[in-house]
Amino acid sequence: MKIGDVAEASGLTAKTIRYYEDIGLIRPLRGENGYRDFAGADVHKLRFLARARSLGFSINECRTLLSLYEDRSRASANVKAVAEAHLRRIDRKIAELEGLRDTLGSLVARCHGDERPDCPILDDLAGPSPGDEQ
Amino acid sequence: MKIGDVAEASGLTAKTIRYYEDIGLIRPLRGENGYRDFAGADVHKLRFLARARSLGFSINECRTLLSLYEDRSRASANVKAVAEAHLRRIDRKIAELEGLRDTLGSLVARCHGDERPDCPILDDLAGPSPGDEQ
DNA sequence: GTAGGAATTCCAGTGACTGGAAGGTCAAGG
DNA sequence: CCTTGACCTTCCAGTCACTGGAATTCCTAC
Repeated sequence: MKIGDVAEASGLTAKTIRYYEDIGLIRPLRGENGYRDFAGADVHKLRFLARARSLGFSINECRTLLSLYEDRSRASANVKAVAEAHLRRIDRKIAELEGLRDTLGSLVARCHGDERPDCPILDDLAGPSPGDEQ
Repeated sequence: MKIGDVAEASGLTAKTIRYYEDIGLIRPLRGENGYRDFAGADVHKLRFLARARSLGFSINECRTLLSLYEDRSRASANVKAVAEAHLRRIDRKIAELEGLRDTLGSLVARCHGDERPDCPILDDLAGPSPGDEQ
């Protein structure tokens, strides 16, 4: 199977697949002509990677997950630990973004948004006015 | 004022401040010895930038916001438009992360996480089993 | 033989810094 | 006067996960 077909089958681009080979996530064979020749297992791995990436796992986490996947005797606890760490990261990121949304939302709400220069958003960014005490 | 003091005063690192000069966000003067010599206005700008960055605005948005801030006759509508675009981006990102959290959360919940190899998380990543129809 | 499409490699760029090396400047202490 | 140490300078490389593009080769069809 050539890289174009594999791209089609996995939902990744040919560029990305070459990159994954570069960093050692896959090791496709090579044909006489130098073209990569992907086996079914390679395609399966790439689909695995595509799914894991779409869930937000980093490349290194993907590497770990792949090796756990290929270790028939792994403990599910190891997998769960990776997923839970990622889940906590997602939760922290959501909390952070919600904080930003609240702050920014209230500034936007207070900005009349017309042709006048007066603007609470810029006032906030600029910090306390030079004349303000404390 | 030297870069170390400005770093202290703005909450940015010296590295970051040099970088901001590199990309043209600030233009501090130079002393005889080649050291940067920051004026009060530079410090004010850097605090503005630190605040805007902490609200998640990109460097380019910060550039726009700074120029609006320095344009005494700007319309607040322009500022509001930048902030609203950012707010929408934050909302989209939150929605995306919530989707990930839901998917990943349910996988984690279904994984018993013990010493056995059976794992719904890896099963999901691996996609439909080869034997499954449809 | 020629056109095209698809494959190959390699280099550079993205965003916003961060780390580190190699060297210059300055104030205090011996 | 010399050293020490803290601070400053520049420049280059690395981060993460690709993405774009150039130059070249390969295969297939007409």
